[in-house]
Amino acid sequence: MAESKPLILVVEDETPIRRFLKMTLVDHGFDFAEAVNGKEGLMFVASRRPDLLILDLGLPDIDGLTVTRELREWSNVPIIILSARGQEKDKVEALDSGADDYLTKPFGIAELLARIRVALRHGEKLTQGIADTVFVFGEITTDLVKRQITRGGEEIHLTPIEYKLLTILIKHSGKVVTHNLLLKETWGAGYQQETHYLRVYMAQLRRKLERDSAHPMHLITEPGIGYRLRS
Amino acid sequence: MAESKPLILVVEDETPIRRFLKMTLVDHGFDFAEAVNGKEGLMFVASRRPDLLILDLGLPDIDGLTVTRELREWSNVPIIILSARGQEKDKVEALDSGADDYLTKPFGIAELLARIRVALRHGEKLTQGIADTVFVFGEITTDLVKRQITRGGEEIHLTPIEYKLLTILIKHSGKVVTHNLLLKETWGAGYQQETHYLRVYMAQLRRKLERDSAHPMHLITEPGIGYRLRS
DNA sequence: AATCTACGTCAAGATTTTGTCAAGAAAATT
DNA sequence: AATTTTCTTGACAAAATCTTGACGTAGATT
Repeated sequence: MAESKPLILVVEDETPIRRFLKMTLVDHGFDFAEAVNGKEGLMFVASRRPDLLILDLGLPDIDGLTVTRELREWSNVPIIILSARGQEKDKVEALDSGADDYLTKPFGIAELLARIRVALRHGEKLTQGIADTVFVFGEITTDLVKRQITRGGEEIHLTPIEYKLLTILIKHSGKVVTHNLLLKETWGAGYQQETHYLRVYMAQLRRKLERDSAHPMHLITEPGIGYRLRS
Repeated sequence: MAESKPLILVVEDETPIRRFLKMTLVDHGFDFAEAVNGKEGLMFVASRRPDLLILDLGLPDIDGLTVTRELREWSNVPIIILSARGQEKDKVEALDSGADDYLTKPFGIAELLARIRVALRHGEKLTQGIADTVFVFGEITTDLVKRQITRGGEEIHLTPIEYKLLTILIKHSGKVVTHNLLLKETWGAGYQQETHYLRVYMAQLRRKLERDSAHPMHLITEPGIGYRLRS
């Protein structure tokens, strides 16, 4: 990435716009890749790790906002949203979902390019997200893209909160994650005293993931501090 | 910054807008600071290191673009530009000068706040760096990020107080740390006579960390003064 | 040798923190 | 509207940690 041309992935279902973006981007010295729907986009990011994502909000399969949120669970790739809708609440929602910028159609090419440069500037300094979207510990395999957990081939169903907690622990794999952080990330600020929630959910995760939940090998308690994922 | 409120500096010469921003920002849980011209703004950033800069382009002394460029020579504090001019070339120029975002007046409060959150998100991730946090003495390895102690590869479990004491000793590695300081840092003021606590916990640390706890190689007693970590 | 002082050792409660279970409320799905 | 799933909450058990006191040790002082 440092020396070669930055790779930009455009996720856009309308062919004319995609063509136009391709022309413009290639013209200005970027490597171009395209996806016509959300699922394709997610998989592309997982496998090819582009330097920037240009994402249309109105996709045929998954909503652009959902794509953004799912991506943010394991990737820090800069995201610029393109949308026909210019309502303030649309922008706020997109930005709060994890997007880095939001442009309303029609937009100027020069501005788009400038905002791309800004986003790439950020991307350089950012730490990439999780190294691999498939994370393995013990007999457990987690696929962050498919959102699928398996244990010895058997699929394990996790509730949204269980899944969220697990992904946080994976993101900090090996490190101790404080009660505070887990609570804030999962329930939001204002729940930082509810450590009882953590006890209940860690118990459930252990029951689902650990061979012997009374003597966990991976979901480790650090009394007084938090929890830790050991692989 | 991690725990306290983010500090936002507003550089804006028009009093009504400044007042309005102050109200809005304080209302939404930010620390607010202000400067009425570019020179003041630059000096403030240099001395107080705000987490974010909101910068009006039309300043009485230095041009906002110039402020941005000068700032970028020694700081990467996120900058959001506010401007009455919405021409594309103005935006491009500002963004290419080093600004992170550009809003045209009049702007919506909700959008501004959302873009502030984006910028702060970037700022956070920039600083989280590579700090070498592994400290080694003898056969003991301490990783202060993972909060993990190993002895010859074996994981050693420390209780919160044990860990706290050890980190204090590491922070002052080689030097003598007084009873007083250890007690104050660990139990808080008001426990500075309870030196017995230290004896109990230093004994426990030695039992866990030293090869022969009766003849410690690293956790050294300085009679009458305190303790010292020798590596 | 006796005494004193500062520190080390050990272990028994007391206290705090964590784990477990289950029932009812809330939310999502059908 | 009914059903299923998920979340929240409380009571209680279990475990880990902290506090406390009794006693031991070593060296210095008399």
